[in-house]
Amino acid sequence: MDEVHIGFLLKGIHDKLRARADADLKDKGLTLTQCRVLGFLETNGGAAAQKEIERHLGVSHPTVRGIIARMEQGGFVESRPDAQDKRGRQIVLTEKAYAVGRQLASFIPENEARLVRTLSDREAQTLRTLLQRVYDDLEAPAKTEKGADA
Amino acid sequence: MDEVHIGFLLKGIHDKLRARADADLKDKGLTLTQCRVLGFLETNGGAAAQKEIERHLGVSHPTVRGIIARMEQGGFVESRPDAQDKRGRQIVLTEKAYAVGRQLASFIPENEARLVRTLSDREAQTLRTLLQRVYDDLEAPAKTEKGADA
DNA sequence: GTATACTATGTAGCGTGCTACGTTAAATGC
DNA sequence: GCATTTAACGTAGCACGCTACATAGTATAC
Repeated sequence: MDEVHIGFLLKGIHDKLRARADADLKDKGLTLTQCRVLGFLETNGGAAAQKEIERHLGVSHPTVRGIIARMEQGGFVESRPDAQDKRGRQIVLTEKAYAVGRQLASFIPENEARLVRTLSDREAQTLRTLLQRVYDDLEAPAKTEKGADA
Repeated sequence: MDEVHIGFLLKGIHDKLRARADADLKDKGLTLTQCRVLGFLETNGGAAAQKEIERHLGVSHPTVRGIIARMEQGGFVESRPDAQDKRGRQIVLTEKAYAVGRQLASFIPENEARLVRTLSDREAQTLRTLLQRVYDDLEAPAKTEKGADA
């Protein structure tokens, strides 16, 4: 009868996914979010401005600030003021982070595969496409239901 | 080229959905999660054990404890020990909660509709079905990739 | 060059998740 | 009946989201 809300499913999946990933990463001293930051920095040449991390994760700057502070405490990154733009702050990977990163290269893909293990390749692709459309719509909050803008 | 991870999309959608809903509910003094609890209690005859709320939300008991404590502070629920089972605690809706509940009856469905507004009915149904399968698989962590159990 | 606006970061305070550990009451074994 | 196990709840402490507000540096207007 009454269908489960998509929003509720989304939340449930995300909660469990994160809890499981965080548990898997615990012995490395990292969390799933921190792992994403580490991966981003690696593909970005080992350093990035705090602002770039903020854009990549799609979260607010105080959230990034907290994540970086904890990663710094864990010895995974160092942060130093940007010489060019004194407002900015460069976040740089440490050697320790590179070492752990090598062990973690397959972690995100494996997690992803495990998430959709009950779906066929075709179904997983469909799911990705539908989610992408929902996401893109949320990203562009300018136009409301009524269509046009000012 | 490289495809966006489903887990990442899920997180992004959930974050934005919650932030938007919480902002919409702010003037009522409620959050999305609290609104879900309110709705659950309404359909449950106005009261439930803390444990039942925990099962409904699919979160840990300390999390429920915090949510109920804040709802109690807001005057939406009262909690009293269960006469039958003295371990238990009954959470009961207040008159204020019923009044707000009447104004909020359409909130969750509207939010749900807004979430999938770019999808056709058929696509939304497909999305729901796929998410449900992923969710159900996560709910049953007994069997690993290798299939059988002991 | 100075006033204004914008941009990047910092801090405070809160809501909602979690695990780990403790307490009390009920159920179960014997 | 009494010991053990299980179940429900409580507290502490942490991670990560957010908004609101503050600060400092850059860019723009004039």
